[in-house]
Amino acid sequence: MAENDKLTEDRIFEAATLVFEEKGMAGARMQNIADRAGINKALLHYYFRTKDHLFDAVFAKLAQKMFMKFAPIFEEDLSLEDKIRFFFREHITFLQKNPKLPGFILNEINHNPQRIKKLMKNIDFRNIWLTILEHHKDELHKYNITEETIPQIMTTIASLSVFPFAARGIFEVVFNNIGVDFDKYIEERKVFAAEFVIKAITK
Amino acid sequence: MAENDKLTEDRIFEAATLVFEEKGMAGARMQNIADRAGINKALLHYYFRTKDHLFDAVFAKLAQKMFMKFAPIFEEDLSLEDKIRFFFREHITFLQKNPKLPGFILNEINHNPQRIKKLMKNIDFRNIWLTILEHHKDELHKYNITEETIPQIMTTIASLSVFPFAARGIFEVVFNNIGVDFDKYIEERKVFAAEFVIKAITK
DNA sequence: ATTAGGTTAATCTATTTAGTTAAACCAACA
DNA sequence: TGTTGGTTTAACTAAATAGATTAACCTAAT
Repeated sequence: MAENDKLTEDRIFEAATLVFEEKGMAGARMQNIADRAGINKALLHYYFRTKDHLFDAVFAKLAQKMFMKFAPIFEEDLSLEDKIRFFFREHITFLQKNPKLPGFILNEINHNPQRIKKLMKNIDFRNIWLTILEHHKDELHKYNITEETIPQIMTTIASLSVFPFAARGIFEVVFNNIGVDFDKYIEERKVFAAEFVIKAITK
Repeated sequence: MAENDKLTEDRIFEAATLVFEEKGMAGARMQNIADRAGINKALLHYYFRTKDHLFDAVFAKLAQKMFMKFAPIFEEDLSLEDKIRFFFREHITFLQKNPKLPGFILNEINHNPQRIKKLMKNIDFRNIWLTILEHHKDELHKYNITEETIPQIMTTIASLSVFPFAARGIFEVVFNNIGVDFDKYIEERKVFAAEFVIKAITK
């Protein structure tokens, strides 16, 4: 039954996602994944032969999910400022729904750097930001942006969006101490980060 | 021999630091730590009874090392702008010497949140930033800073300094693609991040 | 010279874990 | 009705690993 197949495979996949996100590759247990999927270990290995197979599948999907969220910004037909606003709004909203993604991906990349190299080998980043430059060349003179600062600005934008989720465990301890709610902080960050960046790059 | 003792214990500690930073608690092996320390497993357990003991010791020390680097900024007698410059210069320089620290700490906190809660239970963050506010109250009207935006600004500063190291594995793939050198990028970031933040908070 | 304590070597135990196997079960279906 | 294939059960293997043990070794202090 192809449909039944898909159901079980998906349930395994979802269970594996939860466990891997929570414990990481090294800390995850196949038995734990089987339990969460409501099946037994034998069936788990029937669908995904090895732990590595399963992990690779989960990691590839989640990494794509994460990085694909950076893509739409290159397609939208907006002013540079609105693109920045658009990005923070969309990306942080996405991370609100997938709060464990950043920590998981960073962790696994730090423990196994070539996994990400394989996944990103295809992408031509040089071409991507040449496209952006071209697309916004008319308005660029309005901003404090040079070719040299572009990597700084791009990574700054990524940092502001992703880091609070990766460091959530620390932030929450501090916030708890000074009476700040993490969820509210995140909600406010969508606008704060955008305006912060725009202010910083405006001449 | 108390001195000899210290030597061996330190060698174990350094080896454990390397292995834990690289593999994480779950992925680390006692045999590996013993090998790197140039001793055998028996002696390893002679000094630190269990893996947990050893890990707790290493984690506590590294976490303190990390967070203590945030402290001096509250003591220096500088203008707010110079404090921001001072912080990025000092903190990023520190991370250049300990590049794996952020990834390690974030990873372990995400896998075991209450470890950090125990460690930071003592610190009174509310009092700390009340002190800052008091200390700079005369110049604060020059900036776009309200009580409400302080958490946003503080976490922004932390993000800009720490995230590039936590996400180094990803950054390097992208940089490699567009001909940017990570070390040079980091060196430039000390000044870029400071001026970026100052520009953003200036009215 | 004797002793105490750091150190090694080698072996052993107990546990956890990934992965396998084989027989039986059961629902759909042709 | 009989076959197919997803599924379970339960037992198993093989390897990895944390930790303990014991006897012997070596060196510095008493």
